[in-house]
Amino acid sequence: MSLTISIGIFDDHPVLGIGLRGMLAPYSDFQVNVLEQTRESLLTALHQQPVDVLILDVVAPDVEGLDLFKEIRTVFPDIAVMAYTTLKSPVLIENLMALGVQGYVNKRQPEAELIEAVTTVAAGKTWVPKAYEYLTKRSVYDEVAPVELSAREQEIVRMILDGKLSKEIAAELGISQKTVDNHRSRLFRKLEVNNVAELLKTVMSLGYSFE
Amino acid sequence: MSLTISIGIFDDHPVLGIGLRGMLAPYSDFQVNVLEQTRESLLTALHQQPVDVLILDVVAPDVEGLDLFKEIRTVFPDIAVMAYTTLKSPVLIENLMALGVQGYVNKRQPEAELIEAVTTVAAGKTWVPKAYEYLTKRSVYDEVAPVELSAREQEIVRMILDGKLSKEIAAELGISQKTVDNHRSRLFRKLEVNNVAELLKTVMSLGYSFE
DNA sequence: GTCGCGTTAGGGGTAAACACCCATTGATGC
DNA sequence: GCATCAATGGGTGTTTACCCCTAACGCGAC
Repeated sequence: MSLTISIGIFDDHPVLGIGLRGMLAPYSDFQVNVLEQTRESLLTALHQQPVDVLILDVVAPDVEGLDLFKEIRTVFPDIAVMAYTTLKSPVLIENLMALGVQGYVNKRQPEAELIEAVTTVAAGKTWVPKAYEYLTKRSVYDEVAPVELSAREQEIVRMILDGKLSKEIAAELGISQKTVDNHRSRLFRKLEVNNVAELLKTVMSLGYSFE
Repeated sequence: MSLTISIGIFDDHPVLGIGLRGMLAPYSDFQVNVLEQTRESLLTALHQQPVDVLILDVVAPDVEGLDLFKEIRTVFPDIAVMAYTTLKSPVLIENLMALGVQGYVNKRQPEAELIEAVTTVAAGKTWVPKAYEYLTKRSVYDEVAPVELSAREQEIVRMILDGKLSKEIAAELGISQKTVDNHRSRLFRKLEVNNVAELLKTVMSLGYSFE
């Protein structure tokens, strides 16, 4: 393909956008047309200026989990999306794959890998680091349903990870402590964790951000 | 000062280094001479090529807490160090200040702020965002001793945050579970937290990284 | 309509976390 | 030589987390 490939970049860290543009600049095939830091501005920009490949930081302060990715998948089904994040949990990558992301690159990887990934994705193919390829091989009979959290569950998870006691959460939400405890148990079972520390790791790997 | 200012950059994400260099490039006063991704290579590079200002990501996989910063403070007392991180906890900034960092900038801030900060720090002054200036004002009679964790405590914190039970930690370290429980309690008191979730947030704000 | 599911709430249990007390050893420092 | 402190381990509690079960209600899907 000899046409210029239009690139969009979403990352809440400005320096990342500059770095990415700097990495892509030497390649005349690429043209960075969209570079946004918030969900709102990204969606607006994409409506005005279509792109072929979107490099997306799946974790940002104003985004719940992988919601932004799902939204883009729905609204702009033709954009190839590349997840670009500092996280590297297999569960996250598995979820991204199950949801239909075209590529995954870790921010810690060297420049060359990013270029290779963007090129591959722009050509209509899928790109994952060799180490994670096995995650794409499991299919059909193995059908991993991506884990989804309901609104209430998301709310409670955030409060748990905020260090709040079941008692406090119950008071804040105006429901019984027993209900909170039940949500808690169901969350633990659903996410296959046994304590708050594991919960945090798993939830982060589902694309939620915390500070 | 009309001389060229020599800049060093430490960040475990290559794209960050490129972004930073791109940000600083338009300013002829600055010259990026050192750009490293690991503790070892950074120390080696600094020995060969001195810099005036070091832009330091205080959180990296091969660094425990603020140890790298402390080391540089000791080995290269003349280098002005600017903390550049995605974290923004007051406790972290307080600790950095108490340890003698010259500047703090959050990665989410726009380009202009970084330039201003580097310029200020290079001129021998201290730079903190206005919102955090109050942290530098408290002194003398308020004497905040930076929280330090002993080697054993660091080890146990990591295992707790890894989701391990006291029982498991005891077995792994070959000590009594009671000892682990005591360490645990002392850690909680020392860091003024009440549960694992708060522990994680506080420990991260002390510059420890987790995945 | 009825099926599924999210949300609510209870009973009743065990295991773990967490708090506050104590004492002993060994290394390090003034 | 004495004070300090990290690391060890014990006693003895209370509180919270977490598990498994049942069940009711409302709501949207088919």
